[in-house]
Amino acid sequence: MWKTRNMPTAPALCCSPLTKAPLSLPEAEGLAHVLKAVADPTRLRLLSIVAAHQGGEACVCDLTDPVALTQPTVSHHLRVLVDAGLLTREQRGKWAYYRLVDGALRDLAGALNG
Amino acid sequence: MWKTRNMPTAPALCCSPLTKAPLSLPEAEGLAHVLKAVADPTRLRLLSIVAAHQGGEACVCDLTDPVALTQPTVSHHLRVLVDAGLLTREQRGKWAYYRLVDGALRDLAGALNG
DNA sequence: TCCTCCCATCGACGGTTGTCTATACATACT
DNA sequence: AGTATGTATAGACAACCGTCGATGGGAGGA
Repeated sequence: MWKTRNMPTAPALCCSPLTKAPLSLPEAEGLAHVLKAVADPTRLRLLSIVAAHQGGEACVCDLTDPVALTQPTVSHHLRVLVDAGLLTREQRGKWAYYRLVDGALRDLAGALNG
Repeated sequence: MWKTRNMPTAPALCCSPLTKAPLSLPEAEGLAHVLKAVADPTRLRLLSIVAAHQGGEACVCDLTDPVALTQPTVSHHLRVLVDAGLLTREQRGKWAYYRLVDGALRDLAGALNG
């Protein structure tokens, strides 16, 4: 499971055919929560920048410039992504390094196309 | 704003590795637009209900009861899904039949996990 | 110790969204 | 023509969201 500081609120995401049987309300809410995190242009760009960045990780200072937003705004978006279980945060010295959670995007995609 | 019905505003969705190279702003906006349509519990349930319904299609009157919302609200959500290119709408007599766009969810999933 | 740098949180603001009621439109049936 | 039924649209409202500036807090370096 995920073992970052705060337990991500992301649900299991598993085993939802979506196209085979109607989703229950809790299932739909859980899936929508993760999708909401990704359904924003800035957060999509942050995900791709972090993934493509050297070493597969990036600190906030690496991200503010590419997305042309203020540091608090970037921090806010990163927090949303961490809460959704898509990113992990690791503090090293003064810097906070963000990294893609392995398989998270694959699981999300799998929940969509069944 | 966004165009009228039957003219999906959904972009190509194609060829975005997402994890390999940073997304451009227009790419991210296009993808986010489709994801926003799916990032809602009610719309997720509507998608799954339509897909699982007999014949792969359903009219509005089939949908209001399962999601426990008023008819205008359901109509609104269906319009969002049609605009995103995920559903098609076909009028037959008094009824409007909604159906999943073939491959739309698969393409969306593909845009996520690269 | 003091200062600088990196980052998170707070409070506020305008814009968007999900839902409702009321209404208009269109198609069938009598 | 008139009526009933299935949908879409309009308008309104509360809640949420993305963004900012200001502030606080921790980690290093002089």
